[in-house]
Amino acid sequence: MNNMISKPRGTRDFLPDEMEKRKVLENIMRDVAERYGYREVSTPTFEHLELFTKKSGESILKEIYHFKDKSGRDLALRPELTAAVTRMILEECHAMPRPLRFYYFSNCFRYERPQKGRYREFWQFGVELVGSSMPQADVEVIALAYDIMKSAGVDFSLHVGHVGILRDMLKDFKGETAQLMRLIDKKDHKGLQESLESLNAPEELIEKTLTFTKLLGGPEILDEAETIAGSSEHIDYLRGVCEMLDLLKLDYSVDLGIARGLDYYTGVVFEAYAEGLGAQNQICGGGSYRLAHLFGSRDIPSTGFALGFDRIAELSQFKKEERGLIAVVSVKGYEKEAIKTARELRTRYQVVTDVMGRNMKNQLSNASDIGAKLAVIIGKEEVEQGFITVKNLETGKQWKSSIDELISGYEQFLE
RNA sequence: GCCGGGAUGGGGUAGGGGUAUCCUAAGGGACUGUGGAUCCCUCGACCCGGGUUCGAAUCCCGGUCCCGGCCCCA
Repeated sequence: MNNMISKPRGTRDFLPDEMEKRKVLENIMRDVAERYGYREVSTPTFEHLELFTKKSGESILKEIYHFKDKSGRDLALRPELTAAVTRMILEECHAMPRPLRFYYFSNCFRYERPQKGRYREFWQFGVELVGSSMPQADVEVIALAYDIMKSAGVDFSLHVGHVGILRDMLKDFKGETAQLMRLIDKKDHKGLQESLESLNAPEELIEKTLTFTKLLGGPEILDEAETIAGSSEHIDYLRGVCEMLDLLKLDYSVDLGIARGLDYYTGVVFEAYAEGLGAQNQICGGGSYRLAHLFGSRDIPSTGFALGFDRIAELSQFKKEERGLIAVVSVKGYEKEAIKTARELRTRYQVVTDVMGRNMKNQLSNASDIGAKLAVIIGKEEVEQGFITVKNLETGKQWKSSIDELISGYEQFLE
């Protein structure tokens, strides 16, 4: 056993108990997204490597699973889905009425050091709302993320911000924006200050930037933001978004220090954090972005988010509903009647029969081990007299019955 | 890529240079038409490679994997 091949680093097996829980959660998320009118899409597990390097730069190469196929094409396992969905939309969805409302639930792959809440194969549930640059679009997507996380039974705090305001403040440092945004995203105020100093930023701007990125609270902090950054369409826009979020009674904080590192986020951005996950406490990230130009197309205003499905699954307490398993057990010599009976019962119930050649005693023992509610006993008497014995495995009571009677409902055998 | 802690039957563990412990799960029997209790039996382990040693699960070196953190986080 020692030389057995084990699963690759950072991957996981899911046993039935866990798989059932994940399935319940997955269906809840699908259900909420569909209530908002979103429809599921799926893209290939691997894409041309270029799709991802164009979007995120060559630096992601070290965190991506990439390979050459037999024809020498450079391919990569998808590290996320926004780029792939954007590619799909540009490639296939020209004629569809706008806006597009898509959701996805897919596995993604990143070559990173595994730790709590971080795996090399992980699942993301996400949505993209494509075609609108109205605040209503941001509000819809934020509310959808909120409702999904609520429905999943997770305690989280939602932070909403806007990257446009910061970008305007830092517009004199165009070449360094990405680097500065990264420091802001990390809440590395000291690093940010040093970085700005080394760029010879005016002292006043440094101070403003530091104060601004620390702004966190209710929508009223937008007034403060205006004092610091001056009035702007971005602040007005964010104020409008907040008004609608308040109208929908969402619980959130305005956080002007959200930067989301990447260049393609252009407007409202949001993140959600949960307790109990160690260092990886972010369970949701999203915002509005412009990505199409990277693929040589006219830009389409889009808003989306991705949820860390595995992290939410770890926090979630859901359990699959019991289906009421039935075991058909047989006396030696009556196995054939048992499998026939089982098949008929399967028109309505989840039913198992013995495939181990066990005696009846052990079949019953196994039936209670696997959690069966009822056992159906098939033997000489039953076959000759044309009935079935139904036994309640919790109470031990049993009845003479018929297949039809059992199929009509098993509540009658629950006392 | 970096730092720390780990790895003993399927799961959980004790031991820490010489015989590998216990619990549990699983399979069977006591009981060939009635389960859960009990008793008995069976199955099954020192992560991998090298070194030190008469002898290594134990000590040393290297690796792999796991856990936590750093970096990163599209």
